[in-house]
Amino acid sequence: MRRDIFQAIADPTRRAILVLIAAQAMTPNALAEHFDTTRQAVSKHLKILLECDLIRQEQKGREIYYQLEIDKMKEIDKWLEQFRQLWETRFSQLDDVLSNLKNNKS
Amino acid sequence: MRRDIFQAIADPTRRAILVLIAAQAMTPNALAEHFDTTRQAVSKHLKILLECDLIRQEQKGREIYYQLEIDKMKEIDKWLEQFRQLWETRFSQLDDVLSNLKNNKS
DNA sequence: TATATTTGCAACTGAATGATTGCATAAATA
DNA sequence: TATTTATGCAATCATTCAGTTGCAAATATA
Repeated sequence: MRRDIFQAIADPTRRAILVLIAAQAMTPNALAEHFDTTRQAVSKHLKILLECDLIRQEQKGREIYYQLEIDKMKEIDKWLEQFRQLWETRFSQLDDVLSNLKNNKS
Repeated sequence: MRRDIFQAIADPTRRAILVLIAAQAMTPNALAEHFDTTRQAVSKHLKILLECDLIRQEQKGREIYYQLEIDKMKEIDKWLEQFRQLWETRFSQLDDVLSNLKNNKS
């Protein structure tokens, strides 16, 4: 069972979930209302997102709020980094770009 | 048959192919040498990458060189944009970000 | 011209994926 | 306490996916 962030964001419903909870932590039921599938289907998506640490849960009574694990999203950005250099250095500001990358590296 | 960039980069072999040809245009045979699978498997990955415009081909005699379509890679970056705001605005611009996300709900 | 090389396409296979239905558990509420 | 609500887990199913093998077409080379 492959379970990494790239496989996680391959599904459009999971991408939509990430966008929704980026704005506000939500329960599975609340999320399910935004989609045309069953609550269980949404729960399975949440489980996948949990397993690759893209979200975390917080129990509040019998409700469970899911919220974005923003640091994990950065890993996608990190992978894109190598390509971003390609399209940014088209405009002959190579030195500036490189030094920016170095300074923002944390 | 879903065929979008997110599904395309979900496969680790395809991600490796993208990294390889980002450095230099390559033929299917040359690419296959870098992996532990058959040439046909690599060709199928190339076909998928082609279909979502992440790469393009250039015929040279009987050889076909595949190269990165860097503009298409930007679309991933574009999707990340909404989240990048979250991790870049460290100081008290949270309200702006949240309202932006809500308004861009599509 | 005959042969080797490079490639794409088709058929097949086992595994993974997304979704559904049914059920169990725990917490809130009447 | 009895019922409703929120959730997770298991079993099942149809579809998709990644990989393989075999073959055909086109180009290069002997």
